[in-house]
Amino acid sequence: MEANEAKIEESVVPVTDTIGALEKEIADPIVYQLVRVDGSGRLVPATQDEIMVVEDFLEDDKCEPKHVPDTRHISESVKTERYLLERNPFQVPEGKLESEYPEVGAEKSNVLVDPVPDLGKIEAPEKVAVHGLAPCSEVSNFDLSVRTEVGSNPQDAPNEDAPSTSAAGSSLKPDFSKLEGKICLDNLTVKELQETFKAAFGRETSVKDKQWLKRRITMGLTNSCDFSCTTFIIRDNVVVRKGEEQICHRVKSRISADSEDGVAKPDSGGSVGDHDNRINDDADFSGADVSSSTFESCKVTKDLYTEQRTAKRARKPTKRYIEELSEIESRESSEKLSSPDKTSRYRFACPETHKRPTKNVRSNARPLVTRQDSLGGSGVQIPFVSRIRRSRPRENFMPLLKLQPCGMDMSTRQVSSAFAVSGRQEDDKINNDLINTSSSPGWTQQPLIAACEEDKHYSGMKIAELENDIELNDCSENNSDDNVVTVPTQKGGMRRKHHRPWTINEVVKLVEGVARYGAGRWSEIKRLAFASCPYRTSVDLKDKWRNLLKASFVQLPAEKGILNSRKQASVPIPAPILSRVRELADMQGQIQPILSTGKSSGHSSSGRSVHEARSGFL
DNA sequence: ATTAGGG
DNA sequence: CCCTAAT
Repeated sequence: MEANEAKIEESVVPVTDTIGALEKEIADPIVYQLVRVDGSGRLVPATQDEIMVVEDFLEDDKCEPKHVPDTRHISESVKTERYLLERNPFQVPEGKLESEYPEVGAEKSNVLVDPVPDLGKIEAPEKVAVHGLAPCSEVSNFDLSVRTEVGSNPQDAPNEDAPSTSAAGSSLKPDFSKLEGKICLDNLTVKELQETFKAAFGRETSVKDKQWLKRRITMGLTNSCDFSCTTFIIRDNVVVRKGEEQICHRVKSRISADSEDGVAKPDSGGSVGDHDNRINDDADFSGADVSSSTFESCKVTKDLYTEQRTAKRARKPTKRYIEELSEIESRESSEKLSSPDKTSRYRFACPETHKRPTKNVRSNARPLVTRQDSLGGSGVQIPFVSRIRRSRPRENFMPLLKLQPCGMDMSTRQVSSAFAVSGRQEDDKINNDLINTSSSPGWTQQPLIAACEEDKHYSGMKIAELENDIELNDCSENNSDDNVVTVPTQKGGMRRKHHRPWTINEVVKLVEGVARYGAGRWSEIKRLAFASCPYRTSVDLKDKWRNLLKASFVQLPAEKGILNSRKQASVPIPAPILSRVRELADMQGQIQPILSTGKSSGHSSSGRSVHEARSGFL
């Protein structure tokens, strides 16, 4: 990969024949060097993130590092540029070129000097384009300047490797002394790769994935100025001395040259000097002869490209994969290296998540602790990543427990326990409200009422204020980890990452909302009662209501046998609530629109009447 | 944009 | 929950 190394050297050393250089470029393995051009035209090493982006972008265009035509891309704003290039191989280049180069003082832009290692894929045209864009001589020239800049720039270091961020500064210093002689990454065992990794990055890694390691190493070294200072370069996944590399190049050049039948080098003989000049002239970006050489280059590339294609392409690990591994890695290293604080923190975090299984189990049978194994494939557990966080334990749990002792039936008990886990005061308010209102109609909730009686005052006062501010209530769930819940979907809008179990609290709010605004006014309810719950769309409310309704009708009959509810495997919605739901269902059809009618219509009205009335209303 | 309903 | 059709 490290074609660049060779390049640098070249600049110092006599670059004897330009053609050779040119060839070399074509034959060289490719290396990504992502840099950004700042306002003053200076080249700033790209951040790991930027690199990632690019990688991602190029992901599909990669093939094996080996046998990759040494093309060097200089493109800015890779995404668009590249796209353009693919579309318009022969045009985009020139125009863009000028405006983009630093000297021109282009605005901040990303420049990708990129002899791509695993590029050379199906996009032959692209390469072609690239060549057109930057005539080899110029390219290499540019490349050199970049190199130099970067190399001397201290900022280059950080750019080296992302996961290393957490590594202790001390051990960060790479130790290339361990990279003696030539190393073929392909032949190394995982362990050896890890060693190499350590040597290269100065930190340990536990990653077992060869691909990843190799990639990381090559990538890292490529971008490492430390390494740049060594006499090694990376080529085809093999770390070799620069000298050897040169030889390689020469050979390859020759070969390719021959195979090209001279087509590859238009100016082969005469323009040698020309090339040299250009190489030494940073400012020479005139697209003058670009076009001419472009075509030839293209041909070469194309052919080479075709050859390479035969090799099977290795799938690059996805960005996410890398990130995750990195994450794990950094955690590991931080655990080792960092102060005990962190460790202890984790220790606390863990138990906490387990402490509240109740909450998770409640309404939906679904365990929802899933986060724990979100790393899935890798088989690694990431229990304490921020994502898991849940609402804090309820402080006022005791007062609620008071309900338990009062000979409640199971259903009631569930209600209270549900309260307990729902966490937060408003829950109480709401729940109590529910209980009161629902009990008032005089349904089958005697036990509950009784149980709550002594608590009435406690809840009662709140009810008053609550009556008017259902909408003001926050969902107890609307805590921070909600952010993570919604995830962008490639094909469509946002998708919820995990099911968000409805808390009784929410259910209550929904029920109350329906009671107030009527079933069907989902957007209203959403706006007023669930304003604080960004998740829970009106559709969600609707769906939930649908479910509740269904559940209520199913469960109500069974409600006689209170113990029944207990038998339910997932006993989500407390019977009282369901009662209320059904009650509302009835009301929806009749009294809901106009309160006055309330009295006449008994709860006797059956589902059918409900539907009728409802349809009439809606 | 909101709703209703099916998947 | 997601998606779609109908309003």
